[in-house]
Amino acid sequence: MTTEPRTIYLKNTLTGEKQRLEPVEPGKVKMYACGVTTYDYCHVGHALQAVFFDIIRKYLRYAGYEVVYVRNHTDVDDKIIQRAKERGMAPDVLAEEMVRAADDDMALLGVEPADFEPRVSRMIPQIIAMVETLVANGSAYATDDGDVYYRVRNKDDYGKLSGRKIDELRSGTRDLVQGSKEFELDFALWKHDETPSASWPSPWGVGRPGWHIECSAMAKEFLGETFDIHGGGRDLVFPHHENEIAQSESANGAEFAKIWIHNGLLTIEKQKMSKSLGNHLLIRDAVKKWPFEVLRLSILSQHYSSNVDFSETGFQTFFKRLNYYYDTLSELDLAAENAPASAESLEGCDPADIRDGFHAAMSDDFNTAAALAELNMSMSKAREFLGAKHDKARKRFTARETAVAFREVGAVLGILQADVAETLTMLQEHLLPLLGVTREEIEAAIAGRKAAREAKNYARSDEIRDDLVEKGIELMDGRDGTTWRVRPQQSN
RNA sequence: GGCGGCGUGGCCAAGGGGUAAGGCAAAGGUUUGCAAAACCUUCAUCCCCGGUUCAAAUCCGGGCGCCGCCUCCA
Repeated sequence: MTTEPRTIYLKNTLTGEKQRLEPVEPGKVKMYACGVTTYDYCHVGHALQAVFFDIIRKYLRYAGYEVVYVRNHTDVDDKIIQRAKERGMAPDVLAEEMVRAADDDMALLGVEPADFEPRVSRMIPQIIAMVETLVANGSAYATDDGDVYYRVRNKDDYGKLSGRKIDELRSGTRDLVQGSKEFELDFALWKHDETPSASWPSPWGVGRPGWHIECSAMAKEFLGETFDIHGGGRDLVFPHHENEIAQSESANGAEFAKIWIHNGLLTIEKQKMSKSLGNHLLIRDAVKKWPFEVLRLSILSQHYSSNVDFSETGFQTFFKRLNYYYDTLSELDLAAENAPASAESLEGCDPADIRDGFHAAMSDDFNTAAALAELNMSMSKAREFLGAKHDKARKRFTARETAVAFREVGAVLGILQADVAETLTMLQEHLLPLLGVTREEIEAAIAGRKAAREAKNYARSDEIRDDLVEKGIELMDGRDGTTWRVRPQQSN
């Protein structure tokens, strides 16, 4: 049984317009996203980009497409060589360490590995072949220094992605060192360099690839000359993506990526993240403080094309939301116990609405913010359903189907997949160390309060509760005793 | 200087010609020893000024403010 993939619209940086996704090969989407340069641990900005493309890939699959996703590791680069020198190690050793760290960090965020994760160091023959093609057809030239440059002026539509013109680029730039280049804007395809473990023999002597050529070679290797979607951070539009297009199209004589998508950048408390501001946040540090699903929700809460802001109040909000989501799942699971394998009919709540709302939002340029709004409304309806009276068997069946739909949609967003009870406990305890309170202390206080309540000494029991609230712990008296949780909102 | 984006309730954030999704906070209610949680209810005319239109937050022009890129960057 094959069903038609869902129609998807997305905004193309190349044209500035929203257009329908029509894969070169019907039903199969080939996409490429620029990965990280492995000279240091990944920061949350990398997380934003990785999570976003992870979701696109998962959504495309959910929408019925076969997806081939390539995400590279740039493991040969100036910065790697520089950093390795500082640390007194070989570049390839540093790169290897950081590639692994990057994989670990992405896994912490629930980012699934791409189908192909090529590295520059393992693509040298393909890169050299592409540079040779460019030299042979006059799109590039070698210099006496052993460098090879791309001839920007030979491409009439150079600048089409970023909306720039060669003349404007010239006048707008200062201190352009021409060196042995024919023209100041020509960029390097191959650089003469003899650093051990970061250089290779080539027709132009020993050296290494320039910055942009790797992606062109990798895309061609795994996706072909023309493919469907290419993306990355907005900051890569120029010069990186612009140059990729130029060199690929010159080498292949074919259109490169059909649709370009770019995510906004990440700010922290509305400030650009930078080491000098001291707000540089690594993924591995971020997940210590906030569960990865909170991080994902923060990213999802804004449309990908906007800049995403990470803020303490934002995290608190999503922390609370996450608790609400899992709490709802917990209630649904409880209501679904002993559900019949199949039921005559649903009642009070239709899981199809959850999927429909989700698709409506996501198929329109991956509008995760709208998808989250749909999820919120669906959750709200589910809770209403749980509180209402229904035929028992049908209610159990409906609860189960509803939970299935939530988990299904959550899987696409990379949330709501964990064990419910464990997650609820984890959320409770996650912030404890920051509050300086232990579980034992809380439980002891609850026991003391219980005794006071039984003695109807409410003044004392309230005092105990207020004391805990002061520390950031909320108590909830339920039918089966008192439970507690960390109060997400610290102030206001 | 060039190119691009943005300005929506106290805060965050969708929408983008037909009369404002969602979340946080807040207020009232149900519940509770009192609370909390949950549930119900309430809460905006979209930076300013012009214009186009039967109709504009949405289109056009002009302001003001913010941001990104043009140099390594996800």
